[in-house]
Amino acid sequence: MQLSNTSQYAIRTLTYMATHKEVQMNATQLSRVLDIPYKFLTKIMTDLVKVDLVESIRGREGGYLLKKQSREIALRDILTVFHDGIEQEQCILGIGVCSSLCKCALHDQWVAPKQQIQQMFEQTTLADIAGQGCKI
Amino acid sequence: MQLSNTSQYAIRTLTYMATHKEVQMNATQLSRVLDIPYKFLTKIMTDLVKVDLVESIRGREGGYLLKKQSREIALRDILTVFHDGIEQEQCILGIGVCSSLCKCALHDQWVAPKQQIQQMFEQTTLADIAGQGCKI
DNA sequence: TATTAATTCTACCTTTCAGTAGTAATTAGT
DNA sequence: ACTAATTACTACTGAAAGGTAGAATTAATA
Repeated sequence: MQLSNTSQYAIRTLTYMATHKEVQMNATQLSRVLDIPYKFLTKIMTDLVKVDLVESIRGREGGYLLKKQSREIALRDILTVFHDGIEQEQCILGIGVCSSLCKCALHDQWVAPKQQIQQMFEQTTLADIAGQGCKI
Repeated sequence: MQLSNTSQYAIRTLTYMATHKEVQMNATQLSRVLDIPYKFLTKIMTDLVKVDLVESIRGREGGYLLKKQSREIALRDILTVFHDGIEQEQCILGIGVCSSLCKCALHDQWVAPKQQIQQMFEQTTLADIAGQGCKI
């Protein structure tokens, strides 16, 4: 019941980039500052480039840039790239899908917490969390 | 961001047993009714026996029984057996632990949803969900 | 006591996630 | 044109989760 390593790395990286919008970062710098394995980071960044959340500049003096305003990027946008987060109809007990017609035993208790998590991931943008906290 | 298969199976099995307290079930029956691989189910049940949530009766005419009243078994009790659920201080971004002294960028947004999930898993017992829903 | 139906134990296989290695492609600067 | 610095691609390795196989153990019943 937690985010995958990949999602955590992605959120941390984009958040860090959002707090330093002006400067263009490259993979080596990000890897060092955030203590994320270099090769793993570049793999993740490539995925983020493909879905147009990040722009990559190849070659010498290259690096990465956010492709949208940080307030335009919600955490949910990042999580869906890696099939993480919580899907609307996904049953918490893993029995197919839960709808109002047919639900699992735990469905009613799960509705409220699920809603709150989903809302949090949808409403929270990089702008909201950039620069917050004392850990990177 | 979801429960492990093991946790899901465990909750479903114990919930089913709670709704049929009178009768003693064996692994073959549970496996068929709940559509859980037999060998996997028995492995899970053995773990639940070890932590005293379930009583096993070995040999012919054997099977499994809940060892406590269903209202005495919270979902949290089951999840902790398989190291699932949400730990109190575990950082959602995976950067060590989050405390009031030093927290991650997402900490503040995460507090409320986390609290609600934890409460749900602590307060919901097998008695609450036994017989609910239309899926087993 | 022998049989049979059940749980338990040990070991293995398979799939997915996490992480690594090497090379190709791209581009700025000289 | 060449070099150095950078991202992208392909393929591999290691660890954990999910799942399977077979034999050992237990106990009721005939």
